[in-house]
Amino acid sequence: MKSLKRFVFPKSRRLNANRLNEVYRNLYKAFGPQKWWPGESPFEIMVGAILTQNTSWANVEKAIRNLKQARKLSPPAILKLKDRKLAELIRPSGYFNVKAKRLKIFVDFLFKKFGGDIRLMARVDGRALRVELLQIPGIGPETADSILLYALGKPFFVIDAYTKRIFARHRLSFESRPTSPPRLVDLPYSAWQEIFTRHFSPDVSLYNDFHAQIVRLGKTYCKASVTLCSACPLAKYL
DNA sequence: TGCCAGGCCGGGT
DNA sequence: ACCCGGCATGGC
Repeated sequence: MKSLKRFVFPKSRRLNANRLNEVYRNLYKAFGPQKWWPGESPFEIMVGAILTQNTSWANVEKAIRNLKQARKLSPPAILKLKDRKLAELIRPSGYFNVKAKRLKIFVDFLFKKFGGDIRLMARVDGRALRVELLQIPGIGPETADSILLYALGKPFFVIDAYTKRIFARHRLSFESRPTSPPRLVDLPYSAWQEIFTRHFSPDVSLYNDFHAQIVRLGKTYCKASVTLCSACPLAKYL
């Protein structure tokens, strides 16, 4: 998040449980329930989580459509596919060579660990599973948490570019006390995540919809190059 | 036309 | 511990 570094907090507003609840209520009231993740099965969600790395969802949809049409959207099918062929199918999602490898490595993990059975994977303790996911090349914190939350229903809050940008632009920070000179806010993933977990008890439904609302807001009102304030449900915080 | 999108990795300081 | 270039398509 290079762009974030331009946003310095002169005086940040302390985020607490009340403020976070307030933000969520504003988003929910504006957009209604988001019904995430947009995918029909846990495995499709996992694939989507990898394919959407730094990529617009519209492009990922094309790639997933290709996989479905080729009857390749399953762990065994991807396991058998050549990297070359898989890359071809997911071409629209961008970085297709990298992502083809990542998908294969992830599916290898599924078979080695769970015989390719997602239901077995879902039984594992979330924290232990997160550690294992993060050891897989190509799975970083956001992808891991997306898989845990949206595919497996485990309470891990997902932080993404929109989350950082939206909260930074609205000067909703979580510095414990103001610093002088003001700090840059490109804090590590874990620090951003901590704020949500510190103020909310683990709640899969809330974590699910809150992150979805953030993305919804980001796509409409908080793109990297432009912030639209008219009709933005969080405009009052600016 | 150029910038951006629901990151992550590896090499360099 | 940070910082950066690379990875690549499709939409506006």
